[in-house]
Amino acid sequence: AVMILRSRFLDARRKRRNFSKQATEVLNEYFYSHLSNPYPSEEAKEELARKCQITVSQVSNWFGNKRIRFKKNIGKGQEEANMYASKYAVQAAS
Amino acid sequence: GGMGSLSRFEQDPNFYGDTAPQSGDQPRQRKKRKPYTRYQTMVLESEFLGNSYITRQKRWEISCKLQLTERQVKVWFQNRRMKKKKLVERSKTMIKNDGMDEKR
DNA sequence: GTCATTTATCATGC
DNA sequence: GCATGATAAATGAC
Repeated sequence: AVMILRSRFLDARRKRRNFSKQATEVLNEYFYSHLSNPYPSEEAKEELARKCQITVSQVSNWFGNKRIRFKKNIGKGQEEANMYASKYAVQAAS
Repeated sequence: GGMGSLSRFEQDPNFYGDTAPQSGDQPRQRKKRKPYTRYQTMVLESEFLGNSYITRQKRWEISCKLQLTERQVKVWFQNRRMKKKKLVERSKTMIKNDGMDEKR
């Protein structure tokens, strides 16, 4: 019983709030401009966290969710990709 | 960067799942994640309370009692230690910021 | 062993 | 009613 109560307090799912519009914009900008390798380094995560006013863990969560949910959508309503792709040049050099 | 190979991200989305009705093989690899029951979690948490690291002996006992593999029990303790570390860091931040997380 | 991650699931926002 | 953020199992790099 105590265990359950404690976990209720420590479970951040119960007080989650959506990120600000501009924070999401910053994260999407990074994601789609690094679409070939959307794995920000620890330093990059820290900078993103600072820009978005969120924690590094939240940045990691966002990219984890974004990667898996982007893959699941390939071919569907992922025009978002094209939108950002045209907006932010990809650095695909080879 | 000279990455010749694709990153994990660009691999095929189909690893498992619905099985091609292929005759024969094979490495039906990976997964799938299934949440543990409250009883299983309770027993594991109880053991973790006493010791964050489990011995081979107790690992065998618990895996039998809970119908889990020893590997699952081992991984559970690994993940639980990571969770504990995260909670500690969260507590530090909350103290530093004087608990400013309640929404009003 | 730690630890970043993938995946499914949970709990909430709207 | 799904979108979204966080957590719970499971894997793999090191």
